[in-house]
Amino acid sequence: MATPSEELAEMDRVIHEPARLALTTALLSCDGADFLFLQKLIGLTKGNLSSHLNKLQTAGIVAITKSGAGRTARTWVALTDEGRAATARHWKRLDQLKHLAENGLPDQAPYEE
Amino acid sequence: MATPSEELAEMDRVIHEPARLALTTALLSCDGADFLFLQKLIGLTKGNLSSHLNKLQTAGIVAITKSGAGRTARTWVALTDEGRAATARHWKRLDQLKHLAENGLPDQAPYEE
DNA sequence: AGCATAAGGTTTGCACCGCAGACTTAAGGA
DNA sequence: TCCTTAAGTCTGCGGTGCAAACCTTATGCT
Repeated sequence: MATPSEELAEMDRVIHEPARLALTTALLSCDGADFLFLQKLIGLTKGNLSSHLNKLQTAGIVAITKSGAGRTARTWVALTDEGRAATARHWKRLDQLKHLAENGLPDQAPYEE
Repeated sequence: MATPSEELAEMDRVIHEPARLALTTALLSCDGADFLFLQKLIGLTKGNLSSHLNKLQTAGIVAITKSGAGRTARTWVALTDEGRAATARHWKRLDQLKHLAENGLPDQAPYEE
């Protein structure tokens, strides 16, 4: 049985951060989304969203495609295959952690050597 | 239907942080636990655990009881009623967010005014 | 008794992070 | 041409997590 510490060690903080968890989770249900769509959906400022997307892109979780420029610019965001897998994995870990609580700990407190 | 942004706004970051999520979730399944027990369980340094517990205590999520001193010191940690409720609430929000992805978004990308 | 040792926690210092808001770029209308 | 406005990017700052140094006090040893 995995201990919480093992779950923790494997927890992807890039994905776990609330805004990014919402982003990746939202993208899980579609092929991709527009910058503005995501902004309205998640409720972030443009600056914030941009920085979160950069972080996700750097981590290889999303792919970003730009078209147009100036007033016609459009930024399209989609999960990479890796990102889709990582997001699913993250939810799986969260579920496992939750089940630990539901099913009780293997060796209850207080701690004995 | 709640949008991800509403879920986000309500997401308790004190609880969401991985180490503290593991702590509160572990405590959910028992009446309380020993400092050392939690340390081994979650795999944190003493300093870190102490600081996380302080944050949780300040937020009214856990109650901390100390007995002994020096070498015989023991620190007992338990969720407060509020903390138990808050942790349960947090898991509920995470579930709601996850279901958004499973069931698809209400208005899929791209965004139109 | 006196001193060394070690267990149990706390505090500190630092590097990183998320956020809001200022700034930049460039298309289109008058 | 000049002004407006959409679409992103960049910057500064307050807050956060982490490891490691530090403090406090019981117990073992002589």
